[in-house]
Order: sequence, then structure tokens, then C-alpha cells
Amino acid sequence: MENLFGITRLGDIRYFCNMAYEKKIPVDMDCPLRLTMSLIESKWKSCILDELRGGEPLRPSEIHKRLPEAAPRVLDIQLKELAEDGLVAKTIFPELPPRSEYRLTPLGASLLPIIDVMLRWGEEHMELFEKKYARREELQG
Amino acid sequence: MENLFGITRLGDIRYFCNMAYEKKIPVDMDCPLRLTMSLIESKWKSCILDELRGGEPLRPSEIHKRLPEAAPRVLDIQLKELAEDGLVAKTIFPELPPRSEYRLTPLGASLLPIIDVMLRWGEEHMELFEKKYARREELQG
DNA sequence: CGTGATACCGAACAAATTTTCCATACCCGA
DNA sequence: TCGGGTATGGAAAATTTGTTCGGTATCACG
Repeated sequence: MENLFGITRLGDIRYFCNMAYEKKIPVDMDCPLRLTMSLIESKWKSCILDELRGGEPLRPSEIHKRLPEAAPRVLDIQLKELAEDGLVAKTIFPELPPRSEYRLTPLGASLLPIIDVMLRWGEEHMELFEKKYARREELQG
Repeated sequence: MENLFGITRLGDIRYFCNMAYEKKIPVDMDCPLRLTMSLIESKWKSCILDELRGGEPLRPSEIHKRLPEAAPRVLDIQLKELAEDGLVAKTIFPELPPRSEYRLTPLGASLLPIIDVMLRWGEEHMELFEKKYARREELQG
């Protein structure tokens, strides 16, 4: 009935991914699809994984530069969540000014085929959606 | 500066998917990854596509039965969005009591490889996340 | 006549996510 | 000293998404 934590029962197993936000509704991980989606569905996570695909570690400032449309605060949060979920590893160097690096873990790298196929699908169908949806040229940016 | 429709410029191309909700921030479809994600990232869309994968059309009531944990209202909304995005086709039969069917379009079917790879990844890593995340046995449902 | 199934939608509310602004603390160069 | 870059986080507002309840309408069954 209620959706409060511990009361709603969505499945036999209760997990809480994405701990940067305190959730009241547990992620239902009985469903493999929803498990996978829950790890990558936030706005910029798939893009972050794509930026890290090469294997070389990236500093947060570099990730910000490569995804300039993302609010820096969101990238911070999503990097933290990706790290908590074990998809990226963070290395902090005890230096000043501060320096840190994020790189894909093997678990995160195992998601790359998913990123690949989504990327290809998007490239192949981008033109279709350009035509499909109304273009709002009258609004000047 | 502002995020109001028509003011914020996120890219050269402005689209508004998921028209069941009026959005103020346009979906940035310059990025192929975000285009693909925007079509399937809602809570139950990937599951709906998975249910329709066989090719045979399903009635809404049947989809509700197969996804009992989803709120019926959400399935209605997401089916509508999937139809608006061209991923499923809806057939309305002029009968009483009312009858309708949803089936995958070729465009929607072209997403199935993505669903497949996400489903397999989830199945292969479900056990890992069962161990990884705290089990909340003390809360009885 | 009352109940239930069918499909769908409005509206208010709850929850989750993103955005925005500000703050910490240190270093470097002008 | 002032401004900029570095990494990170609090906090509140804005936005998006999901939930819940109730309503429309018609038919069939008991």
C-alpha cells in the first residue's frame, strides 16, 4: 500500500542502487532488464562509460570538458554512483591541487557491448528522428 | 540561462520525445547514445518491448498481467509514448467492450538486440548484485 | 440491479533526478 | 592580492517521472 521503505514489496530481493539519492522505492532486481537499466539509465551514465571506453583513466575535469552539456554537479553524482555500483574505479592522488582519476572496472567494461549497440542504433536512426520530430527553428538559442 | 522551453539551447536540434509529459528541457538528440536511451529509459519500456518481442500483438490487459508490479497507469502512459515514438503500433477495434492491441513495429523490433544484450547482462550479473547490495531481510513484506 | 471486465484519461500527489548556486581548500601565475 | 583551475559537496529549487484514486463508457453475467 504505502511506498515507504520497508513496506512496499516489489519482489523477493531488495536492493538500493544509486545511493547518491536516498530512495524510498527499492529497485526491483528480480528482473534482469531492470537491473541492467538501473545501472545505466541516469542521464549521463552511458556517456560517461562511453568516454571511458578506451581504457585510459580520465580526470573529472576532462570528463566535464568532454560532456560540456552536462551540469558538472550531475557528473560528480553519477561518477560517484558508477563507482558505488562497481562500474568505475576511482583513484585519488594525495596531491595539491587535488587530483583524481576514474577508469572502467572489468565489470564496467562488460557493459561496453551494450553501449556499443545503443550507440550504433542511435547513429543509424538519428536522421529518422530528425525528420520525425518537429524542428523548432523559430526559437533562437 | 533559464531552462524554459525555447530558451535553453542544448544543441542544434531540438526534439521532444515522450510527449505524455510536457517537458521543458528538450531531449538532446545530437548524441546517439542519449537518443537511444531517451526512447527506452522509462521504468517499464524495456520490459514492454521484451514482452512484445515474439511478434504477436498483445492487448493492454495482457501486458498488465505480465508486468504485475507496474502500475497500470504507467503502462498506459508508456505504451502511448512507445506508440508516439513509433516503436509499437496500436490497433483499435471498434467493438464493445473496447479492444486494442499493441505490436512491435520494425523500428521497435530493431531495438530488440539492445534488449537482448541488456537482458543477458542482467542475468549474468544478477548473482553478483545479490551479494553486492545489502539484503534487507529484517523488513518483512 | 449490482458487479466486474474492457480501455483510457484527468488530476493530485509522491518520489526521483537534474539544475543551479554556493562553499570548502589549496596552488599557480599575473 | 586577485582570478583561475583543481576536486568535491550541501542545499534548495526546478523538472521529470511514477503512483494513486477516481471517472468515462459499454457490455455480460448472475
